[in-house]
Amino acid sequence: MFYITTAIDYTNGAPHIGHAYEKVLADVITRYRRLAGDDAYYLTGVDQHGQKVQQTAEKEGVHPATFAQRNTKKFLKLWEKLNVNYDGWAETMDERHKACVQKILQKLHDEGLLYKKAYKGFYSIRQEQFLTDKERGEDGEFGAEWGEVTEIEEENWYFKLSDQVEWMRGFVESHPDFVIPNFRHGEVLNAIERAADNDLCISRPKSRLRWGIELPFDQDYVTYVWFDALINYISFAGYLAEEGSDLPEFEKLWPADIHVLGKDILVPSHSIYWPAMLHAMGFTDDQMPTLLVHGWWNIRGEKMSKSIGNVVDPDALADQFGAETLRYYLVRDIITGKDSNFDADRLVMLYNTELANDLGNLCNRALNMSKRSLGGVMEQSDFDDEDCQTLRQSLSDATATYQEAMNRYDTAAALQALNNHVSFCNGFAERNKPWELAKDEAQSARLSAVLYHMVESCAHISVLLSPVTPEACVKIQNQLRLENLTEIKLGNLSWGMIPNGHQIGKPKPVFPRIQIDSE
RNA sequence: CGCGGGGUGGAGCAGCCAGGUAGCUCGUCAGGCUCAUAACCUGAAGGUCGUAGGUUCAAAUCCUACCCCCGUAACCA
Repeated sequence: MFYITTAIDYTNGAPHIGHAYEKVLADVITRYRRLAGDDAYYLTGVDQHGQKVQQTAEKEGVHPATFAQRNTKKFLKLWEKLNVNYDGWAETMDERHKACVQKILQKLHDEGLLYKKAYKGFYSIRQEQFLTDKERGEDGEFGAEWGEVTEIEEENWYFKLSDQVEWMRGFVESHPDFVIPNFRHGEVLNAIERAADNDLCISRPKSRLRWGIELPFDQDYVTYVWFDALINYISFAGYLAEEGSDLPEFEKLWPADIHVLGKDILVPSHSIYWPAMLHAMGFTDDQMPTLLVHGWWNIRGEKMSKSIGNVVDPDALADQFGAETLRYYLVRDIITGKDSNFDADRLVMLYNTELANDLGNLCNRALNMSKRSLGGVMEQSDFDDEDCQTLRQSLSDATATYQEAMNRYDTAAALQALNNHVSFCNGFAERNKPWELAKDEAQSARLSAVLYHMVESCAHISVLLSPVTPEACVKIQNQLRLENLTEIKLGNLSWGMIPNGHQIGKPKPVFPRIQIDSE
């Protein structure tokens, strides 16, 4: 079973384009794995606890649960709109999750891996954290970004992270594929050294934070983010689940084939704390997940942020250009792992050229000519020549490149490979001029072959592209009257999907051009 | 400061890990075609691959130094 998760989104606001990217990327990967013949399970969800949710809820005069649920709905609505097809939905308020977290905490406590300690220091209320001298500015004072800073002393619970450091170092050094892409690897190794000194504070006193999961062995505290949010990856996979819960069977899912997450939460949380937690719980090296770390969508070279006011709303974009246009753009115009600039003009450009002009037009012209000159009856004619052979080679090359790229999550390269073949087909049409062949009775065998090659290519592309634009691909398959392609696996995709004598349907543009208003 | 990412024809990017004639998309210019969504095809112009050294028969790619841009406080993938 291919088990894939995303980071869970914090329910303190509305989703933005980065949230959408991560979920669409994971959705595309999931659909691809199924196409490749794997069973797949896709878990995503929301992180609902914590100080910010509590504060904002108080400000609005509602219960934190009410507030969190309200924002949760925004995410749910967006995933539905974008056709993000998850199998499991993780909400940290869920009682099953709470029970799992508490069992884990109790177990670690019983084994002596947690301890309580008093700490005196300067605390930033806004940041929910104690500050060290590193946070002091050049003048020795804490900057305005920390808000109100007060010196307090309080007791908290700690996880013996330092016990795990040696194992961590060995694990990461011996597992270069733990983090994808590999250029992040050194960053993780550095971070381990930096993390070596301090244990991990995992609690907050209820006097400061009530909105969380209570420590089972100390009712005065709730657990803080790490032992709550991160655990969703296993709690919702059925780890330590009660009899009769409708969660999956943990043994079938774990370890996660990939956790999809943004570069900002790689260190320390996902690459240090999470494996350390798992190892402390008794998970072995073989039971560690792999991290797929994606980059950010910037806006004109600047980081997207609410204060600059350049936040891109995926909901509005989907309404304006269509959900599948947005899906295509999000996995096409960024190299998985790197940053990219979000640009609505490029979104329109890529859609218009690659989907409308190239693929859409290819389908349309191929079907139209077949309808017009062959009555829509596709024949596997005896005619063959070098150009036809080259087309078949082009398709098989494109398919191989596509698979190789998708297997390493490089969606941009995979889509480029498909587009290469589409361009080849358009050139093939220009060279063979089926519209002229149709005028000459003596060329009928060649005409059938030329059109068959073009239409068969459309059929293959409709399968290969389906993880990205599933609905449009079904439309193509419907026009081809090849509804069985919807269920096909990659292993069964071979030349000749169109049976001899097959009657195709009526062509209709699947990717209508987006008209840009000239200003 | 430290840490991380990046500097490749007008724009946006790939190539760098495993050195061997500089590649893709858009844009521009010139042709062609008319089956098709004013779509398609062909050709051309345009780059000292941030700078300076080094290693090598050979460097965008490896090494060293330096310059520049972005992130590294909040919202936040």
